[in-house]
Amino acid sequence: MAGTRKLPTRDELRVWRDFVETTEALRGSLAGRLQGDTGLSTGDYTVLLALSEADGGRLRSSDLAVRIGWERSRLSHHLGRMERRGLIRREECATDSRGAEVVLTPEGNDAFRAATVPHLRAVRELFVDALTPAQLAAAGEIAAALREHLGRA
Amino acid sequence: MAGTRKLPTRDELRVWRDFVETTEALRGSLAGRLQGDTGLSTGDYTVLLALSEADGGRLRSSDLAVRIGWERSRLSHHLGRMERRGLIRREECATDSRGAEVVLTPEGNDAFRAATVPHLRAVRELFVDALTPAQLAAAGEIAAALREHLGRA
DNA sequence: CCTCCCTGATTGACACGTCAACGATATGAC
DNA sequence: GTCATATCGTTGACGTGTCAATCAGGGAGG
Repeated sequence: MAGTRKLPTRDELRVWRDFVETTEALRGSLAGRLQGDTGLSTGDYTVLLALSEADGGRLRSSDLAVRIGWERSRLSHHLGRMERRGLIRREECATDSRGAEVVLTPEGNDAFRAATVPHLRAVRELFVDALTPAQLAAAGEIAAALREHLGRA
Repeated sequence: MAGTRKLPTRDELRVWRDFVETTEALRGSLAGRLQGDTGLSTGDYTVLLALSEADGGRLRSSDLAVRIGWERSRLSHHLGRMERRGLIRREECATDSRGAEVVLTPEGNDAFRAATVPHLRAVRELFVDALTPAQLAAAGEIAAALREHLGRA
């Protein structure tokens, strides 16, 4: 074998392309539904979900970034857009003057609560209902395997 | 049952989140490698691949858009960026004065040829090698099921 | 106290994607 | 030939994501 790392076969490549294109289309479809039903982007939803689960609907910006797995600059940009729309507010942090606290506004809370059922329904319709129970389980295992492999690289 | 469309269970939702987050991370990882190894984005690669497979390395803009499944405006913006970098050229179309032909430049061809092996290797390492043969097959079936379901909705 | 360094968060520049509007040309009905 | 309509491609506005730079405030060691 002379130490070669082989390239993917034609079939493997086809699976890869199908997989990527389909997951992208799925994500787009979900995002479009969420946007259409509720006026929120998936990013908005992610942020609002984390805030609504937090004590007092408020979190340190950094903690929020960790919880949702975003880079800080991404979060900062996104919070700027959400603040302009009144979904969240930023306050100074009492215990660390560098810090900022992100606070869920009543409007943000309303928007989130109005969005959750339609969003979950869409997840069911577009993802869960598309797969057999065995396929759903396999999807979970595939995700785990990919993630574990990614973690090593 | 009273006609209710149930929401996803906790387990189904967990699979969904794992699946989305992992595929997103995978896509990001691949894109980062391609960018680092070759200076191309995945969009660049897609366009260059289609052009390099076309007769004479040239395609009508609309045909190119259809082949790679992009909206025309997306393609137009992307071609503008690629043209600035000398990867492609736009020429007027002889048979239809509205049209434009996209032409692969020598630089674009070189960039693509230099990119293909590293990119395929990355696909193998990050995707194919992460999965057992059974999981790979399941991934293909899952993609097919999702796509077919999406097509109906 | 005063460096030096680390961390929290923001900013600016830029790539990328979508949507809606637009200008120009083709095309078919008449 | 003329006009309505459809198609081709571009553009502008804006949301989104990454990277590198920046600024301000902690905190440990002298």
